Amino acid sequence: MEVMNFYEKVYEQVQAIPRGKVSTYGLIAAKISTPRAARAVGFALRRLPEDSDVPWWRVLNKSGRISIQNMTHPSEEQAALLKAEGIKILAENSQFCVDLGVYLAD
DNA sequence: GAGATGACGGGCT
DNA sequence: AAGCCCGCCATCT
Repeated sequence: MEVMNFYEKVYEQVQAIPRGKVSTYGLIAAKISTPRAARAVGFALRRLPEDSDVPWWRVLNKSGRISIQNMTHPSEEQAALLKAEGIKILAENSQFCVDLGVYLAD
């Protein structure tokens, strides 16, 4: 097997999240054998090119909330994308939130 | 090569 | 129990 760099591993795992489900930065990190690299996972996703086919919107933080504060991809956009997949978006004191107990992928 | 950064998370208060 | 603090890791400057 060809050696994959960190970004590639992250992207591969995110691609594996089925439609209508979500995952977390920490879980993605754990799946690529670097359980403490959750922060780096976020960095990798931030560096995603616009035209990428990686479903970045399915990745949330450990609390099921949207961590993004990006200008090009505001949290409203991410919430809309999740909603479009049938995921119920809860409003937790003016913050978008997803019930991980229901939507978290394995 | 050293110091800074960030779409995180766990532990302690 | 909601937040603050600090350690982690790959990258960036």
